[in-house]
Amino acid sequence: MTKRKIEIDRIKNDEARQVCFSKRRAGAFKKASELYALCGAEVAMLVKSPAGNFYSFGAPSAGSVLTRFHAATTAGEHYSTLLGVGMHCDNSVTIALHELNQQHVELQKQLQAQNEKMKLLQEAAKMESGGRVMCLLDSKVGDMSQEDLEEFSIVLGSVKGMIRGAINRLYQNYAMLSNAMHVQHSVTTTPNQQFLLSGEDVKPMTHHVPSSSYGWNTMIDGKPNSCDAQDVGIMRHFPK
Amino acid sequence: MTKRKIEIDRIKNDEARQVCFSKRRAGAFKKASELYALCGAEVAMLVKSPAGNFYSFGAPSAGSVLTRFHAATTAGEHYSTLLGVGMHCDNSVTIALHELNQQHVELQKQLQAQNEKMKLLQEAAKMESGGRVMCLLDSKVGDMSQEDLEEFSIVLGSVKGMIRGAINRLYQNYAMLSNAMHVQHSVTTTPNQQFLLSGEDVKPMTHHVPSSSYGWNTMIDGKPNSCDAQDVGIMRHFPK
DNA sequence: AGCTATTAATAAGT
DNA sequence: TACTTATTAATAGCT
Repeated sequence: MTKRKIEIDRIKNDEARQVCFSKRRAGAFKKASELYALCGAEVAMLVKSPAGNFYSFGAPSAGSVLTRFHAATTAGEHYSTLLGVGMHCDNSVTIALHELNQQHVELQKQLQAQNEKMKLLQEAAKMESGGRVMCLLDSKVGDMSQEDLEEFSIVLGSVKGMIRGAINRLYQNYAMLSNAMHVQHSVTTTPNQQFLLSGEDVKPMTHHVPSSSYGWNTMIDGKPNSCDAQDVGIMRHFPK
Repeated sequence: MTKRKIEIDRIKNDEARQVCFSKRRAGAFKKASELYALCGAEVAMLVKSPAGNFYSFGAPSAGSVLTRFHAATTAGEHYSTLLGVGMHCDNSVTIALHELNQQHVELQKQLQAQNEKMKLLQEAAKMESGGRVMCLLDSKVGDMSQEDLEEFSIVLGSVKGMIRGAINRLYQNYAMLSNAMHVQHSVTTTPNQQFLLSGEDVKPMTHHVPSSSYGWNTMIDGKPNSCDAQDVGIMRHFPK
């Protein structure tokens, strides 16, 4: 549709196809967002790239909550999540369900495992003077602001800073989730792999998301590229 | 986008908005189909009109997607009963969603439980840091699972690494639970009726859009009605 | 990632 | 709801 008219048929050149995909995915999501903005229609769109990556757009969606949640999920250097909007079902949705389902099964397994580890950690933290314990920290975690914690952990680069910041952030995000639970609806599905952090770092969960024109947030290669005060939709990417 | 430039903002006039919706829905579906045709991306798009009607588009056709879905869902015992229906996608997906929902309800409960534990952990951390130190665990080897033992053995001698691992797992847990929660919520917020469409209630879209010109398939009474060689997509309308 | 020459989408009008 | 047309919007091919 441009410098030359093209046939709507599979683009054979790999690179060209990838480029086209990126452009058109953005265009399609924009169209979807406009459908919502102009007509008030709820829209959910799921796209799985030829490479296997998952993208989605949804409107309306959990604006502020998702923005925060978005920040949280990107902490693992990957973005996740998917659209809002009441879902209905058609064959096409099975694409999404397929992904959802796979994760779900996996989630259950991991949840169980996590429960055990969580318990371990909890107990360990409590019995501070146990056996070969390690003691760190000497100030009050509770009195520090989020910013302070982050800066502190960065500057210190020590275990104690890291632990302090990480725990605090975890706690804060759990708190946010609690709030979120009572408000917004959105579907999220994430390949488990993306949460498998390197093991080296606990990354900060705060990210600010700028705004501008369409009313959705987008993630492009890890960078938030978001829009509009209406904070209406979400566009996401699910890397493998 | 045309005779006059328009602001992307809600169209106030009811009739104009409806007209716009019809045109743009068709346009958006076409974009979606092209994304599939050109790039081979799988696409699912759901639209709920301001009037409450449901429309959907999906590519590739139900067959292949359903097949994959079936394979995936029947893998786990939880889903063994999901797609017994086979042919009837809507039903299958309905059932699947119901299952997913049930499980996510459960996951949500567990998330809350985890949240409580998290708070405990946080409290413990606060108290200790306030007192002087925050102490972290060390291994009560006897109490550890095989998995933990293996991991701990790797980082043996590096308490720092061990803690990082623990915190990372906490984070992972948080992220996964977050996702689980969101999935659950979205599914729950969908009115049941929307899923419970019988085959006869499903009207083909052929009257509205000449699928042959776009290369998608329409579904008529559950059967694919392919309009071109590509066997590309499905576009549907779900009247109230 | 940007930049145009073109084609495609579509707001109004009928 | 359908067709026409004047414009704007999207984007294919290049860099």
